[in-house]
This record gives sequence, structure tokens and C-alpha cells, in this order.
Amino acid sequence: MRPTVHDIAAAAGVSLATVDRVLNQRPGVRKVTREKVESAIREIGYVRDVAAANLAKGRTYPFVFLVPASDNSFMHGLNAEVRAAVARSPVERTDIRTIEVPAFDPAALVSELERLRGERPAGVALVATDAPDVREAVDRLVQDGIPVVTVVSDLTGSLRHHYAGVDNIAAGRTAARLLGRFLGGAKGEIAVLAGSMLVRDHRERLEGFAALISAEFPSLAILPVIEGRDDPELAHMLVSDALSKKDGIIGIYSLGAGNRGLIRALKEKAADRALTVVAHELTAHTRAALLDGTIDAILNQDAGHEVRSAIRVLKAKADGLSVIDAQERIRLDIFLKDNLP
Amino acid sequence: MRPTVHDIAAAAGVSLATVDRVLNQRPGVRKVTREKVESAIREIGYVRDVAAANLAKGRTYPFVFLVPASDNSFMHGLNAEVRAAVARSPVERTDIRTIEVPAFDPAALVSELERLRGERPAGVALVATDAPDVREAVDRLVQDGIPVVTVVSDLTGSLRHHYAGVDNIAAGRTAARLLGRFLGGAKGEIAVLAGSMLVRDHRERLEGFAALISAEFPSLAILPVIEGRDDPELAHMLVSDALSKKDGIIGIYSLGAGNRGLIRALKEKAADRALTVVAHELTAHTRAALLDGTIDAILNQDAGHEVRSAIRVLKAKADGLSVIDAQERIRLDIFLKDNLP
DNA sequence: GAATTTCTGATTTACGTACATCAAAAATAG
DNA sequence: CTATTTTTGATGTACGTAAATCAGAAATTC
Repeated sequence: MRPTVHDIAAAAGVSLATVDRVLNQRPGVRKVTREKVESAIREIGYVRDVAAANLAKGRTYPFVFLVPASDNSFMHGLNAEVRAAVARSPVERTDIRTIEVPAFDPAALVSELERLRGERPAGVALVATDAPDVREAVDRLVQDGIPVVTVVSDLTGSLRHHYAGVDNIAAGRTAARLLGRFLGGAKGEIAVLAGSMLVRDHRERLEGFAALISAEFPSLAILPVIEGRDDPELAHMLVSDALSKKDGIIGIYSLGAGNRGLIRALKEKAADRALTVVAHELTAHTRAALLDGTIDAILNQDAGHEVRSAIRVLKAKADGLSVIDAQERIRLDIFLKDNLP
Repeated sequence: MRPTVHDIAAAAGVSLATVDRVLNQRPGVRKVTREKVESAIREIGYVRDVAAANLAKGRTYPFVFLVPASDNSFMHGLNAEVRAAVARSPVERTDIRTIEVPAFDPAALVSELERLRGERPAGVALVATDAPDVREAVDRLVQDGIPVVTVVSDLTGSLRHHYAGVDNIAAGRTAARLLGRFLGGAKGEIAVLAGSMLVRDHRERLEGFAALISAEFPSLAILPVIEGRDDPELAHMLVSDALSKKDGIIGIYSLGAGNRGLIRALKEKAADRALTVVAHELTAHTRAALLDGTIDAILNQDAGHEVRSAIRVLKAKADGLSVIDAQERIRLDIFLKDNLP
């Protein structure tokens, strides 16, 4: 049996009340006594029974998820996963509230974060827009002792406790190597379709991609980035246009959302051409395109894992517990036709 | 606040004791009363507070892990993960015991399983050796109401509750596509290094690999399988030999363990040749070989995830709860030089 | 050394569930 | 209708922790 508070009391020669005061950092304990108790805790190897503690406290964890009100498959998926987590929340003693904030709008995010600072939830998860004032707002929350994790997109240089998302530079490099190897030394041009260069994940993916291509696949030339604003219609138009004008294109890297438009353009304009295509995010559309050969590989981050990981980390931080790092690392999934889930 | 047993009692118009009898399936409740209580439970949407229940029961989950006494990096890694789980076990109210069983020895596994049947642990996890009498022994455990999950290697047609491992046919197909695409239509021979064709995962990987190569990459010819028994020395010898004799080899698929020997052979015999190599299981050796270009891609299953998943599933089954399927699906990791963890 | 402040101990209630006991009520058998 | 069995209610204790109260002890101040 693991030791309990009673065992600490006995070992330290103090009363239960004093042990409780030390454990919960309540005032009214002399320094010497406090140290006596603390060393007893260490000696007998006491670990607080979190389940019992939460039961006694009647505690639930009021968590807040800030999700961008963005209209693409990936964000819809993320939202669905948060809702699924909300559905499970009573069982896990969490009380998750989601707040939609305008996408790519640092000011809106900041004001929401400030509001939350007054509310003092047990933890905050957010899809960060990478701006200095957002970072400052997050850091203020952290300094107030509120656990904060970023999801999907991280915040440069902030004090957030954790980032539940993939390494986007590595993702870009991986895409580059796949494209480069699949093209087998051929010479030609690569088109890159992004959502917007104002978003950190997209910038990083491009950065990793471009670096590896130029370092290891010099026979491939990267064309100026096409910014499709994650909008299927716009993406369709821009990609169609590029394919018509340039017939040196032998590969495409789609690093953002809006793949529906890309896929349509490919089917219309490139059915005859042997294009190699690598895209991000597994959705119904990209899955179908992978299966029918329009896309050759899909890089993906599992939104469900990200949401669950964020919640686990917030809970652990709220309880002052440690997390299993390997469990919380969000992996970059590579899907070929053959290993689809 | 979520409803409690008191709420059920009030809603059903019975006493707490009766609710308790129904909930814990104790005798002494008339059918009509039982149904009244059950419908009240459904109506108010009561879910048992597992934490409080376990506290009251003073319950710990005595789980047993049967791991093969196999001397290769992967099994060592698996063992380490189980030990890590054991270290965490007091916090999670689990009491995990590991038992080493001789590898690839159905009889030994069966006798251990039979012994456990008498012991009645709260759950059993095992790396299955795929044999009919093992299946029967597992099914007897299941029929006795003991939760059973297979880890890494599954058991054909058995009643086990769950399999915490990757789809090995898909893994073989994925390896085939990677090799095929990386080779870019070149013509030549592919060598396959396996541990033993007596193990199910290896058989399945080969099956998937061969099927896809012959269907989609007809210019590639698969040489007879080299069985290295997961032994680095033997693998080294056999691969060296093959490389010396056949100079039509342009690709290698290593689907088992013992990659240390393979890597040595490659460095000695094929430094000059442009071989494309796909191997399984990320270890210190394969990682180094991937980074220095000796290996082109590594397929991996995360032993830590498998172990934690197995424990989560066993716990859920023991409590009669459901699991989050997406969370428990073990993914096939594809590692290139650029997305190593 | 008395008055005051600061610590400490003893005790109680609570969280939601499990489990046991004993008495009372209801159903069934004879 | 009585005797018996079955079903139900009432109540208490326990799990490990949190949190509160109040009295008493120890330390500090003047």
C-alpha cells in the first residue's frame, strides 16, 4: 500500500492538520516544522492521491479552448475533436468551454486572453496567431499561474507551458525529401501552394521545404509561392493558371488548406502530365485524391491527438504533475495510399 | 454537477441500498424494481464516478504482461517501456507484473496462460505467438471474463479484446511503395531480410510487400527471402554473401530485427553501390544509418504507445468502460532523415 | 512575567461510491 | 391466515484527501 497523509503525520511526529497545511501550502506552520514534514514526505515517498484529492475538493477543471473561426476542413476537424472532448468532459472532471475567435486576428485573440485573465480558468489552450502582443498576453496568463498550451500553431518565444503540434520545419523538409526522391533526379519546376505567408506554420513549412530542396535536390527549381488563402476557389484558379502557363512543373507541394481546389485543378489540367504531388492534412478530399493517384503523399497532424494531448498537459500542470514527454509529442504522419487509417 | 447514486435513488423512489444492489449486480432485487432503477439511471444519465468507486474499493488492477525473452533492440525497448509503466503504476492504481516467456514457444506461452487463469488477474497483455493452442488458451481466459490484449503481434481469429500493434500487411505495402517510388522505375532485384517466416508479423509484412511490388512495380524482382533470425551476426553474413554474389540488387527491405548486421554489411560491401534501403524499427543503429544515408526510410511502431495503449484498454475493459478508438490505433511511423523524433 | 501573537493538535464533515448489517416490509407458500 | 422466504430500507463505516473550527501550546513582544 502506498503511504498516506496519516503516515506522514506519524513519521514526522506532527498532526494531520499540520501535514495538510504543509501539503496545501496553507499558512501557520513554522519553518522548522514545515521542513520536518517535507523531509518525512520525501523519506517515505509519499505521492498525493490525485483522485482522492479531487474527490475531496469536488474539483473540476474549468478549461478554455480558443479556436479560430476558420472555414476549412482542418479547423472543422479540430472543432469536432474539441466537441468530442467536451462530451467526455464530465467523466474526466474537466469542464471545457470553447470560444471562437476570428482567425488571424491578433487583437481579437489578445482581448479574449485578457478577459480570461480575470476569469482565472484552470487552463487555456489556443491556436496561436504568431504576433508579439499575443505572446505578451499569453505570458501574462502564465505569470498569473494559469497553465497555457498552444495547439497546432506555436507562439515564438513565449512562456506557454507546452506546444501540442508538429514541428513544421521538419514537415517541410520531409515533404521536400519525399518529392525529391519520388522525382528521382528529374529536372524541373516545383509549384508551392500555401494559405498565407502570414501564418507561422505555413512560413515554417516553406522554410524547411526550400532549404532542403536547394541543398539536396538542385535540379529542382521552386516557383514563387502561390497564396491561396486556404480558399478552394482561389486555389483552383491560381493553380489552373500556373499549370497552363508553366509546362516545366513536375511537382507540387501544397502546405496549407484549400486542397479541394488544388485537386480539381489537377484533374482538369494535369490528367495527362505525370505530376508528383505532396499535400498537407488528411481530409475526405485529400484521402480520395491519394487513393486515385492524384496526390502521392499526405503529411498530417492528428487533430484528435493534439486536443487530447493539450487537455492531458493542462490537467497535469493544474495538478502540478509531470507529463510523459514521449506520449505528448505530436508526430508528423506520412500517409501513402497503403497506410491510410 | 453530474448525478450521483442519491439522485438515482430519489428518481427511482427507492433507497440507496437498492440502487447499490442494482449497480453492483448484487442479488436481492425484484425484477420490476431493478428495471425501475435501471430506467432512472438511463433517464438522468448517471455515469459511475470511477475515481470514487476505486477509492472506495481500495482497488488496484493486477495486470500481467507476458513478454518474450528475445534478445533484440525492439524487445529490449518494449521491456523498457513496460518497466516505465510499472514505475508509474502506483499513481495509476495499476499493479503490473511482467513475466518473461521463451520466445516463439507456443507451449510455454500456453502453460503460462493456463496458470494465469487460476490467478485471475484484472487483465493480461501478451506478445502473441501465432499458434492454434495459444489462441485457445487466450480464448479460455476471455471466456473466464479476463480482459486480454495482444501487443505487437496479433493472434489469428482469437477472442482477445484488443490488438495494440500496427497493421503489418499495410506496413509491407508501404515499404514496397517507398522502395518502388524511390527507385523511380529502375529495373533490378530486391533483397528481403526477415527474422523468421514462422512469426506472423514478418509473414504479413512480406505478404504485403510482395503483393504490391508485383502489382505496381513489375520491373523489380524479389529475391528469395533471407532469414537472419533477428541475429546481427547471421544477418551480416547472409547479406554480405548476397551482395557479393548478386550485383543486380538495387534495393533492400529489412522487415525484422538484427539490423545491426545489415548495416555493417552495407557499409562494407555497398559503399560504392547506390542501394535504396527500407528497414523496420527505429533503434540507435537504424537511426544512425538513416542519418548517414545508409538507410533511406525506417518504418516503426512505437513500443511506448503500444504498452500505454494496452494498459489503457485493459483498465477500460476491467471497468466496463469504452475506449477512444482513434486514440488506441497504433500508427505506422515513417521516418525519413528529416522527421526523426 | 504578563499579554499578545503565532503555531499546532484534535476533531469533524465532506466528496461519491462500496459494502456490510439489521430491521422492516412485502411477497409467496403452506 | 400464519409461517416462511424474499425483497427493501435505514444506517454506518471505509477509502484518501480537503477544509474548517476551536482549544491549547509555544513563541514573541513589551
